[in-house]
Amino acid sequence: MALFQSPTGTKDWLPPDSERMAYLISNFAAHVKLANYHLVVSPMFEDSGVFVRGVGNESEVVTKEMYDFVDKGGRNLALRPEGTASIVRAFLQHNPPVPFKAWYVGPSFRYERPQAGRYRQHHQVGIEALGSQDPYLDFEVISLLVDWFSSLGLRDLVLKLNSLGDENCRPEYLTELSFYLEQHQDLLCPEHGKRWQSNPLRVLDCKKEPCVLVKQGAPKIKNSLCLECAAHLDTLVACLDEHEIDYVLDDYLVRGLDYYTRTTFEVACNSLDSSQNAIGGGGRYDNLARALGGGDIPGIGFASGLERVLLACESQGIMLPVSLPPKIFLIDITGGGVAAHLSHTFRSHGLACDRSFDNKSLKSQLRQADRSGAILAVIVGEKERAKNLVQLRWFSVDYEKRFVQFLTSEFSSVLNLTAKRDNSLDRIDPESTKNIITQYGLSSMFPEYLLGFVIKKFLFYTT
RNA sequence: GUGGUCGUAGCUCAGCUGGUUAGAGCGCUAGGUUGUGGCCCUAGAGGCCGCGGGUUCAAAUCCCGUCGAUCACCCCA
Repeated sequence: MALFQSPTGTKDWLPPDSERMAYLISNFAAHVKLANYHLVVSPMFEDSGVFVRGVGNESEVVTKEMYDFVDKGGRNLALRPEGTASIVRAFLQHNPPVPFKAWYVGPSFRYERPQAGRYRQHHQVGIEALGSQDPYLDFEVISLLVDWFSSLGLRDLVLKLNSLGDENCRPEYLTELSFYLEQHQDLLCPEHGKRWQSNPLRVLDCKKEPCVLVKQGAPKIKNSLCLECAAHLDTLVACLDEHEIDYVLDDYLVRGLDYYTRTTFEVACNSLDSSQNAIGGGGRYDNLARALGGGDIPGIGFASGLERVLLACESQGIMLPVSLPPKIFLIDITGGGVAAHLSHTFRSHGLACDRSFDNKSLKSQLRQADRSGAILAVIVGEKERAKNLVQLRWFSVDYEKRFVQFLTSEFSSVLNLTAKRDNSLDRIDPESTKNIITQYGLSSMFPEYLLGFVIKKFLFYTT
């Protein structure tokens, strides 16, 4: 047992999982770039006020889950519990032209008990679009999320959609809801029986039997929406219909961040058995900028938890690509200097290769080469070094055959190209090189100065 | 913050109701005639049995605490 281990709720990402995560990130970046979103990197900690005023001092995320601390200068800071508030803070600080379309990736921190798909440090990708109230922007954001998931191959997803209204209609609804809850407070679950007043909407999110029964008769927000909010939702829904993006209208989709107005949405993955099956979620936050001291800057965005997306892919047998090992492994039994030289040269030509260290035995190095997944070992011993040759050893008969075929059929064109492209190789004349290769056997001994070029060309042809 | 389950080698796990120097498979390292991988054979390294306390002649084993993991609640990605 190591003296130290990663703190509760955090984990180390090692290959191959780390590579799957890297793949998800670059895949996501390419995806949102199609819609002209650009990367914003904001600090992982902010003035606590950014979250208290932004996310909401009533929300659980702020009241009991925030990693806050006082720094050496007496500042009240907090590790970011989510990404949106930071992006809006950055927007207000720099005042870029609108619409401002940003994507981000990075860790978020919440002090809570870890379980399947929930960590104290987790990683999100997300986008935020600021400066427009257009419902077609809602469509763009939601479709980007849904389409990204389907492009990964995920199935069994449910898009839940709701509108929470705005400052015109929500207060009325809340009054109505509170009135209803007050009448039924004795029937609520023990927790909400006393706490429903602080945030009546939260009761709608409760999954306990008593609350579920009560909320069935509760007034629904969709019946209270003002004309503008109703029209906004109608346009969005019609656009989703038109593009055959399936959704479920969910009157109880409230979400725990206080800044949401109008559109809220969430994508749940049914193949995840755990109760943490939301792999992405977001909504519109037309009042957030004002809460952070800015003007009336509307916005909408989503975040998606990478750990959960990876779990979802795993549960559906989706194999995300990991980077392959180099195809070439250098074996040097003269001490290691030749491998240093050859690997340096190979890499300068863009050829990936690996080698062993510590002057291991030939057998040991070959074993390492084979296990590494390489298809070719380039071997140099004293005999080879004396003649400036290397020995090629293919790990499969198939590759060896193809290489011989390649040399015989492509031989003259390879050498012509060599002479044109690289002046340092102009001493190669086709006839004498052919003699050398014939002399040593096509696929075993090989002149060192031809190696990089020919191998590169061969690998290009075979892949 | 509340509750259930579980902590033995890098990994997956044996170790019965307490009883000698704690085991297996996989992985790792090195050998199997002087320079050739994969299969096979041999050997080796690697464990304060999570940590601390208690019961006992004796604890990996029983009891308590603690830390960690895991699952659920709450909430969220």
